[in-house]
Amino acid sequence: MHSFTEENYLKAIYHLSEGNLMAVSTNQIAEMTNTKAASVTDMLKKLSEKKLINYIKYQGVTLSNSGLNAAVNIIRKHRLWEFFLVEKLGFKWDEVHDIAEELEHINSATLINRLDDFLGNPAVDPHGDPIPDRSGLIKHKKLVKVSEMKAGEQGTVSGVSEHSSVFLKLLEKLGLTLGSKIMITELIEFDGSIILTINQKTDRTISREVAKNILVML
Amino acid sequence: MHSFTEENYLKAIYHLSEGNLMAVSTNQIAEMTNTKAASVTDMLKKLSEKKLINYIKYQGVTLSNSGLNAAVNIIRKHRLWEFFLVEKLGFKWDEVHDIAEELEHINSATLINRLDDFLGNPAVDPHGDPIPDRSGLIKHKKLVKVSEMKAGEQGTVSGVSEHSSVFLKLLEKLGLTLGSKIMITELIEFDGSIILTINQKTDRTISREVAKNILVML
DNA sequence: TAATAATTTTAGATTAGCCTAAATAAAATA
DNA sequence: TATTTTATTTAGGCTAATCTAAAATTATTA
Repeated sequence: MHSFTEENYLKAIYHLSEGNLMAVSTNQIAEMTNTKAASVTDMLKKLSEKKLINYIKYQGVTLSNSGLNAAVNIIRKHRLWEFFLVEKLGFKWDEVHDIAEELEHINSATLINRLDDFLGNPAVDPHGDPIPDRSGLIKHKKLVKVSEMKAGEQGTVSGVSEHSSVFLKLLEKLGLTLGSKIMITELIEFDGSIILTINQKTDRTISREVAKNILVML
Repeated sequence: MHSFTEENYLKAIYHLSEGNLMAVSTNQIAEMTNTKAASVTDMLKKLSEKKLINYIKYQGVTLSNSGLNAAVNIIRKHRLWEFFLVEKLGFKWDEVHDIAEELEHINSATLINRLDDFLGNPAVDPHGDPIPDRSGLIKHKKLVKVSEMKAGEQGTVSGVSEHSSVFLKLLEKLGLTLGSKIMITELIEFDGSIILTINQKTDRTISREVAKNILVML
């Protein structure tokens, strides 16, 4: 198997290339893994030799098939553990990330598949992110940023693109959790902030910055 | 916190000194941790500097208070995870050791205390070993080896002192699991093997070697 | 108790993952 | 396009945990 550290690099590359599909740069990886560019170069050489990535000097990096496979598997584990922590152990959605970051490296296919069954094969984790199934398949839902919605539009909060505790706690305070039905009441031209109605009851104003990180199913 | 490796050394010292209360030797630790004596010496110096052990060159080693504390905590985690794997995920008692060996190093007091509550604060793990409570207290039951019982004596199988999969699978096959009521039917003088009656139904013969590793509550 | 055997420690190397500083390549801009 | 800036890589080192081989200590036994 791959080392703890190798797994973290693969995960970082996966997250950075999601959406873009572009090659990921050394500096991006360094930032995400809290290391220096020189250390990243070292590791890229190693991952490249193991055929987990496609790496050309100075040209950035993409995951190979086996690298992608490994990355998705780690993400599957991370999200299943997060689900477990919230649903079974009563953690809040802003408390689980760091613990799942450790649990995701536990190495046993049997364990994770049994956990999956025990949890009822959930489709999404507590932040609305899809959980890859045991074959590595991810069911991406088409989600829209609140910041891209028009006045009058409605939708259901189904995900977030920022996972920090500060942000999640804010949403909690605003009453914006997964499943909340929202309607765009007004778009403030001045600073791009948005007034929305939650569950046809409460009115709240959120900044454009916050709106960008809330994902909605229309 | 302590490194993964430091934790494994502390655990090894704990297990080796349990019962004996004697100082543990470098070679014993090397054997238990699958390393060489020279590596152990290096680590003992390190643990000693951290005041986790009492170490005098050539004289063996004992755990200090803080070392004992750390060791018991790891054992608490190991046993709670084993309980989880068997009771919630349907693993068999001979399958859980290696996975728990990884899970025991996950670092979160909140996690382990919530897991404890989720599991109903179990007193013993799937092998009958006592689970330390959150303050580190261990309720040792007075258990007797089957090899020390006399003909006619009865008891309940309550633990094992050998945790290998081979051994546990054998017990399974013999119908000797935790909670089985046994009675010593006959002691065979020739080789020390023992004939016993399980749950007042089945008669089985076990070798002295097996009998030594089954623990019974009288 | 002196010699031998066994155990433990020291000395010196190795590997993974990280670092800083310097060199090189690519991108941006004048 | 030449120059400057930025990004990336190389070179050389560091630390934790391991190893082998040799030296030192303790234990055993003749």
